[in-house]
Amino acid sequence: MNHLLQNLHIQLNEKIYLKNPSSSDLGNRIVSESVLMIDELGLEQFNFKKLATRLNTTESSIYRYFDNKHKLLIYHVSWFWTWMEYRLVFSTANVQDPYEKLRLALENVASPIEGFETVAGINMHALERIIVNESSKAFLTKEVEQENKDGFFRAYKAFCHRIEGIIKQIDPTYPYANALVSTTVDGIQMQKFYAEHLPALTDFTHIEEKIPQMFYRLIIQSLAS
Amino acid sequence: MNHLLQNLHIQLNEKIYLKNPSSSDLGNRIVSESVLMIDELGLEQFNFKKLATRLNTTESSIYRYFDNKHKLLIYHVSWFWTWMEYRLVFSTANVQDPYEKLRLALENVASPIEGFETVAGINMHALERIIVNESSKAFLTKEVEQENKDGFFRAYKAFCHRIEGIIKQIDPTYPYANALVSTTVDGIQMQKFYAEHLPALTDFTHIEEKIPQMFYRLIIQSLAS
DNA sequence: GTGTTATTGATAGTATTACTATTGCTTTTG
DNA sequence: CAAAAGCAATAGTAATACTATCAATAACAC
Repeated sequence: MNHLLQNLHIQLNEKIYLKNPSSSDLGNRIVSESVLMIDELGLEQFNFKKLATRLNTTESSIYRYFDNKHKLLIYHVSWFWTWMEYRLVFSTANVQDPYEKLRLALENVASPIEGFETVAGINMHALERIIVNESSKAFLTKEVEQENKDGFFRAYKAFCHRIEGIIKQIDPTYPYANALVSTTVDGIQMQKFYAEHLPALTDFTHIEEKIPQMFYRLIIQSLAS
Repeated sequence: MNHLLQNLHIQLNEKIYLKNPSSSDLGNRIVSESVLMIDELGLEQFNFKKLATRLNTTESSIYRYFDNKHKLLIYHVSWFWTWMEYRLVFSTANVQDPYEKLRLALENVASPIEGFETVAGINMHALERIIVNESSKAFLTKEVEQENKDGFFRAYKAFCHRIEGIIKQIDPTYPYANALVSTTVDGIQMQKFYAEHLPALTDFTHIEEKIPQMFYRLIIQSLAS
């Protein structure tokens, strides 16, 4: 099954890029190398000039693929959640019990890499850190509503919608399923960040299995059992 | 009591600024006007040149108070949570029941303005939106650990610590009190953002009273009652 | 094997941003 | 009245975030 997912080709909303990066060698290198650089430098210090130098190409060549680094971030975030949705669907396909499905889903959110170090040339550890550290900057902007209309956040919403489906299986009457899911998925990322950098705001010391456990209990105790 | 809080002078960590903005007229105008401008333009489009123009002053005059706009954001965020902590302490001072304390605390987080349109010249509605839209950018940086050592996030941690105290009153054995509090406080902000801009990720349509209710139930159902 | 197209490289240039430095005027304070 | 603090004015730099044009090459079609 790992093998199946490894070869999966992820197709994203075409408005995110100017030219599909998966259509050429340089495009693929832009995507995989920028993941490493954004992880290393942080989004603020990362720019297309530095990326061009590292790829032995020019700024203008990169601008042919992406309008700016914000769009490139949207690309990475969308790619990640699309991938996570595939992974979730595969790993829960044969699971009937919705409680077990939920448990698996939260484990996937907390530890998205397990068994997939690199996928399509992308370093998944670096990408995971980008999701934790940078992904909220993708939508915390003044352009969020226009970009939402353009479908830039479809992947994340689709992923959350899957988990909402599981929750509805457990308790179809719970009135705040969407809010509960987004709080949980965002919250797990945040706890990972705090565990690493601001320990006073969490009780976890590593990205350990206890994070999804805490959220699992939080959820099922809120649902009618 | 409102009157008391209105005249409160909030003293922040001195490392945040180069020169205390509350010590001069220009300093106060920098703080109050930048709240409006960051709210209007968003942090990305905001800069010291635009602020200088609006204040009929020069960029260099503003640079005497703050190193850069990131520090100014940290100032606003710290000021906000310091203010929120005072407000919390005052509004729960005479409340004995920890459940009622928690309920009040979450209401304050969800609706921080109620009765305080402007405090010390600051438009609290604009500042609240800054907290929702921009505050996570204050710590999602590569410098987070150094800035944490410098005490830049003390105000937020102190606020969370107060709520943690309430939770410990209700259930001293709950092992994830810190994580539960940060998840809740962050989560309430996020639900406000989603309600406004990404409705698919929430169930709330306005910043209504149901947001703190949802989190209140989430918490008490997780604690041993 | 010639013509066409896609892809990239090379070069150059602009507007804006994020600062820093210095000087001198004005207001406050001791 | 002198000293200090506060602010304005001016000038400048390095980096950023792009845009435009044209040449070179490789791939592919006929």
